[in-house]
Amino acid sequence: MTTATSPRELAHPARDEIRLEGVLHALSDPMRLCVVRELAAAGSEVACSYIELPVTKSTTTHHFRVLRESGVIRQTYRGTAKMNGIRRADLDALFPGLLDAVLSAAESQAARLDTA
Amino acid sequence: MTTATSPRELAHPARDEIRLEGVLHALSDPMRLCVVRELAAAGSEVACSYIELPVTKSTTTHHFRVLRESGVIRQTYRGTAKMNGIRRADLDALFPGLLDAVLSAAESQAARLDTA
DNA sequence: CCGGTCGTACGATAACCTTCGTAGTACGTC
DNA sequence: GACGTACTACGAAGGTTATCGTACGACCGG
Repeated sequence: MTTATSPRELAHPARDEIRLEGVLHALSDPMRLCVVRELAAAGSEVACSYIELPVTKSTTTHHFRVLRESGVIRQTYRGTAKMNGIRRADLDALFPGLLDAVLSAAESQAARLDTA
Repeated sequence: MTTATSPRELAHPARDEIRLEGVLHALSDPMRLCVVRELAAAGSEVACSYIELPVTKSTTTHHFRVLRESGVIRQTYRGTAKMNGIRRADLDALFPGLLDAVLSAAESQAARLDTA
């Protein structure tokens, strides 16, 4: 018996509700940019715990929520895990080239800072 | 006679000091995104007062400073005016395609929201 | 049913960000 | 030199954000 409300469905913005400013803000945090890079590298959907961040679990939950509510990722429950995937189709349709530009920029900057 | 310190030169980050997160954060504010769009549309350098924002002058100064310190724009004094221009060469070299993707995304979103 | 794992909710805190108003500095013009 | 314009500096209020700790709910395996 659950406590009457068990919201097993997560709220996502529709495609036409996604705002450029919100996406840019979501990606402007180092933690979240790291998450998006790993999700893009993984290609398919991965669990929250798959991505290790140097923060506590509650903070991780917070960042995933910001990414979901800004429309960058889609989250679905699968058993005890929560799977995360980039909304590439929506983002590419709304902002062509933006996600790829950010991802390659992040990669080249990471390489630049590593070998510095 | 100035009061001993007259910083007529403004501090700008060097090209290799520009961080992707900082640029994304600078562009994630509606006011600043508006400024960048107008600067890009103008092409050449324009004065601060050329761009009208629905905020006071001190707030405008603040936003221009954020844009400058993140490396998005370059500011130079010219007499009583301060000229502003996008650092397109630096941004394109560091993050190829990013600025254009953001600008076209902002334009298409503005069109989408206008005709809604 | 019990335990373990995964993730959430809530409260708290400290830092940050946006905005403003006021006062002040630099520059060109008269 | 005096005045007006353009922008800045500083301080403050208000809201938002990032982070944590603790306690809790959902699910799977024995």
